[in-house]
Amino acid sequence: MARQKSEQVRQAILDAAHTLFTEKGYIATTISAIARSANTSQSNVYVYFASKIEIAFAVFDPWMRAKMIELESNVGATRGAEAKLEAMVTGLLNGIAADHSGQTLTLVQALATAKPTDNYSSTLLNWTMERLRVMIADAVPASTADEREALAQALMLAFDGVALRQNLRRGEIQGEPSTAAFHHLFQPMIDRATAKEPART
Amino acid sequence: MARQKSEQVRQAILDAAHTLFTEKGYIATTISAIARSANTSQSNVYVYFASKIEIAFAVFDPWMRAKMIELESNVGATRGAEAKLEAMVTGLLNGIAADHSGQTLTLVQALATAKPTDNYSSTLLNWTMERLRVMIADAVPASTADEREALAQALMLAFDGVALRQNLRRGEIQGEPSTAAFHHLFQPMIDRATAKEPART
DNA sequence: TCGGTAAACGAATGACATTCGCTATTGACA
DNA sequence: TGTCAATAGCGAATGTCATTCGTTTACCGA
Repeated sequence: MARQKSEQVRQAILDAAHTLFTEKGYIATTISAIARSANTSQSNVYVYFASKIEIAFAVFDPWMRAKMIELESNVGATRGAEAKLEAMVTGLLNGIAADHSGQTLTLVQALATAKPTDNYSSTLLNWTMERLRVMIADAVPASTADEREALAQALMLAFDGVALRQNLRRGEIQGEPSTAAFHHLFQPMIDRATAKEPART
Repeated sequence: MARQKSEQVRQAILDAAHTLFTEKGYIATTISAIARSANTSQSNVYVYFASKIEIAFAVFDPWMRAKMIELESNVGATRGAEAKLEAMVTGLLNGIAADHSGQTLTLVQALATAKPTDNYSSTLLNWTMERLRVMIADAVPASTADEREALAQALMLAFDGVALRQNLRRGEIQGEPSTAAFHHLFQPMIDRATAKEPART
């Protein structure tokens, strides 16, 4: 047939983008800089990716999945419903959403600047929500599906909120995100569960 | 001294910006379009505002304050701790954050694209948080200052999260933001309060 | 070895926010 | 009432991007 796309070039572009997004954020990173850092030309980047935003998602997706899997593993290793939930909330909001590597800043900037025509699939969002539901179910098996859904949604909203605030880094106001408040979210569920069957671990 | 800035021109710029931001969002609105719509020149806009983002804040600030004052009045007119809190959460998340006039989209886009050098004062954020604290205190006088602070912070995070999601208008997933979950946040506080003194209104 | 496809590239293009150099107004003061 | 200096207002740059175009190779199957 013809010449084939090189997996190496693709990876070089992703690596360069990852580094630059981390250093300067999505908006301040130029295609030109990505190309230079990946040792290729600006225009060749478009052979591998349709747009700048597509690169952002290609970088963010695996990062986010890895973080979530790590979190799930931590939560799984924690004992006790309350401790599990606390680990989940803290890990999600203080760990992932507020991470200092700049990945969530990239996500927020990409989402905020996305044109309506950039349609990005909600696959990652759905996947993340499912991980949260599973974690909640693991921590409190007695919870209802509705409860898990509502809590997962609330957490995702807070996730986005924390990520957005990252960009203001005004230092003021923002110490740790108020995960404390979110622990209250789970309290009724925990109370109800432990009332039925005493804590086992 | 010299020639003075005209309040009319300033207002014309703000009005034009307000309309255009509402129609197309912050990013898709150009200074050139604002100037044209305000019947002045592109460069003259910079006599009145230092940057595009400054215009965005000048438009958003009064809009947000008006919405919050309206909300506070609604909450004040509601009777009963639980009903007050529900009115507050629903009004804030479903009403203001998810509004269809595009103002919060403007805020999110402006914040996400703000350069670190654009320093925007956190006056509005502080003011909004204070309104929330006051509303919570009004609804549940027995609450502690720490509780009110944590809940206000959680609500502001959710506010930003909802505002950010607006831009994805994927229709899917997002029906109403899951305010239901947030009502749980307040339950322990309400229970504690009503245990001490029976509901009065 | 040959031919065609598509990767790769350098040079446009087209949008923008923001700045520059100049002109025209105007408000305080003589 | 006239003068003049500060500055509103303007049209034309500037500079920075993402994205596209026209060519030129390099590769793969035959």
